[in-house]
Order: sequence, then structure tokens, then C-alpha cells
Amino acid sequence: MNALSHEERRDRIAELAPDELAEIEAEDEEDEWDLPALPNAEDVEEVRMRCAPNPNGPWHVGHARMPAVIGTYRERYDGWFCVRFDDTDPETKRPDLEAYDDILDDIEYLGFEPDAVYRASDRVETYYEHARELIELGGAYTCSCSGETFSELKNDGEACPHREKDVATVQEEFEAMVEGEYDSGEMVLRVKTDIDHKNPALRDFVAFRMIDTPHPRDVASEYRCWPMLDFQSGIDDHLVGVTHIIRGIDLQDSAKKQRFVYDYFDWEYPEVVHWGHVQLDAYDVPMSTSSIKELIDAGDLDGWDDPRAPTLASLRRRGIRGDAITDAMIGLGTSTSNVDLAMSSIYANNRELIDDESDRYFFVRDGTEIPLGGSPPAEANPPLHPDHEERGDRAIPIGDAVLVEPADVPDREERVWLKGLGCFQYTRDTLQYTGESIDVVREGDVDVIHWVPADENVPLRLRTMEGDVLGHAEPGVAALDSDDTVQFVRVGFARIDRHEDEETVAYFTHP
RNA sequence: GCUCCGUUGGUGUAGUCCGGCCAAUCAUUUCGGCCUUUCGAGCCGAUGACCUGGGUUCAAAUCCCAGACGGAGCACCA
Repeated sequence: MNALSHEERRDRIAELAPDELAEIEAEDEEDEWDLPALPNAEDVEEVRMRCAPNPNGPWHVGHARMPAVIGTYRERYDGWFCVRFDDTDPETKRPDLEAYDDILDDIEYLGFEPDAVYRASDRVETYYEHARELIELGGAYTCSCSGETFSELKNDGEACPHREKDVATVQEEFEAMVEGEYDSGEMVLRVKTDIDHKNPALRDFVAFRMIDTPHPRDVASEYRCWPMLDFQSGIDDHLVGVTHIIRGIDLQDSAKKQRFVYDYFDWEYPEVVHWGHVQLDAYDVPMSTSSIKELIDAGDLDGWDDPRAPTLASLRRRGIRGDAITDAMIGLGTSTSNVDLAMSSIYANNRELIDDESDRYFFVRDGTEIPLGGSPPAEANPPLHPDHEERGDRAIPIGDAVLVEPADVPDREERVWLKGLGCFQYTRDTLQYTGESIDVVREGDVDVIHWVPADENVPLRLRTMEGDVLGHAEPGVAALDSDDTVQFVRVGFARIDRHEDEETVAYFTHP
């Protein structure tokens, strides 16, 4: 009705003022995008972006923002994006060899495919070459100050004695770094910025340092001299032609540091967009790779896909579509303030995606058994989906007794409507079939509840964010395939995970 | 301590650059109503926000100043 009147209105406007209509619809076209326009996107031949994760574990939900926003911009501008694993710290942010593929999987789940994939640990020689060039330009020096010593000098705006070394010495010492002749902490290469820059964070930052621990990837295990993120990332962004950098506020100062390097090389720095941190409501577990890992190691979580873990693997197992997450992330925009993402927003998106295809089944939690009397029908035949009669009915044999949820057990002499079956009155601890029509429900006197036969049913474990719930589902659930999503009537949506000998396991999706 | 950045309903967001059409958009949440043999869907409706104080102006969510609150960086982490 609404759509129709909208059409009518549109036609009316088309008749009266065709020019205005075109204008209105052109504006609508622009409004199609929820994200703000990228700065100067029109000035570049191709919008090129990168998604630069640290492969130190599978992704939590917050990570989804990167591919969601970058991938959406790619579609919008018909641009390009790569995934670049910034795995240049084999020690404190030690890469997890499985995480590289896990992350690419997660990105695919979210609905995107990168145009290219790089690993920084494959490109160390490239960073060395640029370091050499930078040294030659007088933009870097080797420094053997301890961290504390340099920090003190830096905070006072004073240069350390190494800053004035001649280029030949710096070259020599840097080559010794590359050859691994120093131990961890002995020598670094610093970028010469501005030693009394008003922001202490920007003064002569470290570009390369020594790390004794070998990189877990075989191809990179011989390197001991590793670039820091600000250097490596800055070089790579230029080399792959990145036009727009989109990253978190924790890297707000990065652009300023990297500009010093770009100035030495006479490169043009990309446009930058910074966003704040994402918090999720609804979880007890903190959303950080390291704390989730600790909980798994301690046995408090079953794994990365435990329903209580705020990870993408978990949401996926619960039957939440990647698109539901992506859309919620797009809705957050790109503001620099920290944001709380409500899970309900992901749920609302997902419900819209799965409601239509999720058939309906009964699942009774903690069932209370009640005998039936009064000769009810032998079989109940509720529809698989109330909006899709063409899908047919389920067949639920009745037997002599049913299980209902304890909260649904009616008071004495009260009537209750067993959904898909009929009206019963609770008399002498028995549900007596009354044969009344559905009108008694319409009149509002009788509650509709779900149930399963006490004899023929499927024991089912429903894994939820609050822990596992045991109960029994109607027989048809045994025939469902893994990955099917269903709606357990009056309980909520769930994804069928597997059938075991003793029970079927399903994951609770959301109400 | 030094340096950046931010603050629109419960949550997120639009609007802020270029002041008026903003008693402020959209989504979600919550609460009602209708419908439905549903916790779902659909339809209708309601509640609910411009951090504070000054200033400029005919006019401020929007510009200026101050303050409060929040965040980030000052790592040989990313």
C-alpha cells in the first residue's frame, strides 16, 4: 500500500515537474552510501587502499571494520585494495602462522576479496634498500643509545651524539645490522626528523631494530634486523600506490612521522582517515586478541569460535552472516571518537537475512513431561514456515505425553494451546484435549505454547553466549543439515552445527 | 607532564567545512496498538539528543574563546 502510493506520488511528480523529479532522484542516488565520501577521491585515477592486519591471531569482531569499510569504498569508487600482513615483529607481536589464512577467510566471510595479498616479511630486502637510500640522503643514523637514555634526551629536545655521525659510518653500521652482527637492543637506525619538534612523539623515531628471535615463517627466519611499522608501512604504502589510508586513532601520529620519510624521498603522502575504537556490548570477554587467547589457553573458552567469544569465528558458527556484520560496521561510519557497537544492530541485520529461509521447529528447554488425555489427533502438522505454505508441513507424532517448558506449564484448570495441535485444559495433572477452535486464542483467554512429544524427540544442546542449554527438539530436527539455520519457535534463531550419537548440537544465533 | 583528537536521544549515525529550509535525519533499542496458532515478520504510533559557560550575529548543532568530560600518542608493539 505504501509502495503503491509512493509510486503514485512519483508518477504525479513526473507529470507535473519532470525536471524536479530527476533532481530528487539524483540526490537519492548520492544518499545511497552510508559512509562519508573519501577526501579527494575524485582527484586520483584510482582509489587504492590497504587493509594491514597483524597476523597474531584470528580476528575479533572489531577487526571486521577494516575490510567492511575499505571493501565498501572499493565498490563505491571502483577502486582497489590489498591485504598486507604487517608481520615485522617476530617477538612481541609474534605472527601466528595459521592466522594469515584465518584472516583471509574472515575477510571472505565478510563478503570481500582483496585484489592482492602481501606479507611484509617477504619484503624485508625492499625495506633495507630504502633505508640505504635514506641514509645516503642524510635522513637516518645508527644509534646505540639505550631506550631510556634516548628517551631522556628526546624529552629534553636534545640530540644524542650519534645524530651527527658521518654517512659512511652510518652505512657501515647499518650493514652490520643487516648482517645480524648486533644483538637485540644494541643498535637501531633512527629517522632524523626534528629533535625539538613540539610533539615529543615525533622526534627521531626508530626505523629498524635488532630482534634475536627468528621469524616463524621459514622464508624470513634468517632476518635479525627488522623495520618498525612506521617505516615499513610508509614505504609499502607508497610502493603499492596507496591513495587513501584508513586506520585507527592509535596511529594518529604515524602519518606525521611517515611524512618525514616521504619528504626525504620527495613522495606525496596519501589521504588519511582515522577512526576510533569499537567496543561491543553484550560480551563479558574483552575484545582483544591477547585476552581471548589467554582465556582459551586457560580453558575458560572452548576455542576461537566459542559462542561466548567476541570473534568472527564465533559469530559465523552461530549462523550470523558476514553481511550482517559488514552492514553494522558501515553504520558506524568513520568518526574518530570511540564507539559502542550494539550487537542488537548486527542481530537486526541478520534477522532480516535469515528469517525468510529459516524453517520453524519446536525446541523445549528443560522439558516438563505432562500426559495427554481426551483423544487428541495422532499427529500435528504445523507449517515449516508461516509465510511460505508451499514449503509444506512438518509431521510431529503426538504419543501419550508432551514436554513443555516449565514456565509454560499452565495453572490448574487453565487452558493452553499447543501450537500446531490444539486446545488443552490442564486437569488432574493431565492435558485434556478440548477440541476447541483457534477462536479461543483469538479471544485472548488461551496462551499459545510450543511443545515436543515426550517419546519421539531429538535431544539437543543449544550453545549460547550464556552457556549451554539442554532440551529436546521435534523429530524433524534430526534430518537437518549442518549449517541450516532454523527458528526455534518462541526461543529464537539457531544454526544446526552437528548431529552426535547422543545429541544434536545447535548454536543460538539471536532472538 | 608534553602533543594531538573528539563530545548530536540508551546505542550508532546524518547535519558542522560554506550559520538560516534543523523545535534536528536514518537505523537500532525500549514501550504501546493492530495483525499473526510465534520469541519472528509486517503495519501504525510513542518516548528520547545538539557537553557546559561566555562571545559574534537579525539568526548558532554549525563560527570564536574558556572550561568540563572522554580518547590517543610520547615503545628497539602493531
